[in-house]
Amino acid sequence: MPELPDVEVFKRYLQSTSLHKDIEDVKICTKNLVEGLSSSELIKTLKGDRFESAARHGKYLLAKTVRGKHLVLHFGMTGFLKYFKEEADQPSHTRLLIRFSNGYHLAYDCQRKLGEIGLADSMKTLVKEKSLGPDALDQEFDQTRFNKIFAKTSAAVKSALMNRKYIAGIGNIYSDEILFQARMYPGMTSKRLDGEDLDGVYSQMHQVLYTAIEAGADPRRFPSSFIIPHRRTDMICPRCNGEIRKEKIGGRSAYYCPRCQKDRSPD
DNA sequence: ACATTGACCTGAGAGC
DNA sequence: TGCTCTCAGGTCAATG
Repeated sequence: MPELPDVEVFKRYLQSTSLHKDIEDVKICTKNLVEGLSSSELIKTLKGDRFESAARHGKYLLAKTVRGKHLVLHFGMTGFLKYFKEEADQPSHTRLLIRFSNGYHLAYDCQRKLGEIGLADSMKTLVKEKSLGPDALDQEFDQTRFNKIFAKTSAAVKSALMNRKYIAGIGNIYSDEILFQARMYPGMTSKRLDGEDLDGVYSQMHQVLYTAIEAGADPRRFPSSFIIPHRRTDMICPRCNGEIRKEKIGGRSAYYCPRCQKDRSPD
């Protein structure tokens, strides 16, 4: 689930539900997801404070408190947030539970425990500490900077898009969608792409991510031109009706249309 | 130095 | 039904 569009949706969710409320209690249900400090330190830090704003970089979500601390949340492969009142509505793999003074709770659920909970001094610190590249939708991440990344790596274009040291926020699903929309074979060697190729991938990166955010990162609301909903269903290309192919590229399953996304690599 | 692989977790779904 | 196997939208340490 959680790639850039999903985390952006979580951020907005947190902003609309959990800001400016006293944090009465904090429970860490799974200790080994907490990184860089002890559970008790984290609890002590948050208790009695309140969130005043939220920010995102790549797949990381930060919630800033009035006292100037930043709760860091990473969602791994299965994480999500839920704001609720009744006990019965608590999600089944809650790893962190925050109770507010209005009686409502914010749960961080992460079934597969591949997520992370922590604290940071600022977004800048976090980005440095995790060696993250620019957020895919950062205004200052322009075409020139984008092109430089691809010019100097011999990795497949899909792997380069997904490498968080190069660009933060793009994972397996959205890299496939971006390359489908750009009509580019995911296994193309990055440094072999010409200017026109890179223009296409760069603009589709924005197009796809913004479109997904607008749809609430819910594949059921994606435009019919998107390939994502087809990978789990009919495996039919929404553009040419040809068959979608699945192939391991850079260790991950890539779904693409061999007719619309031709491999131009020399064999 | 850089790219690729395996390991980390847990659960759903396929195949027998 | 129940077992085993494979795979999943992420990341990092180990490996070549």
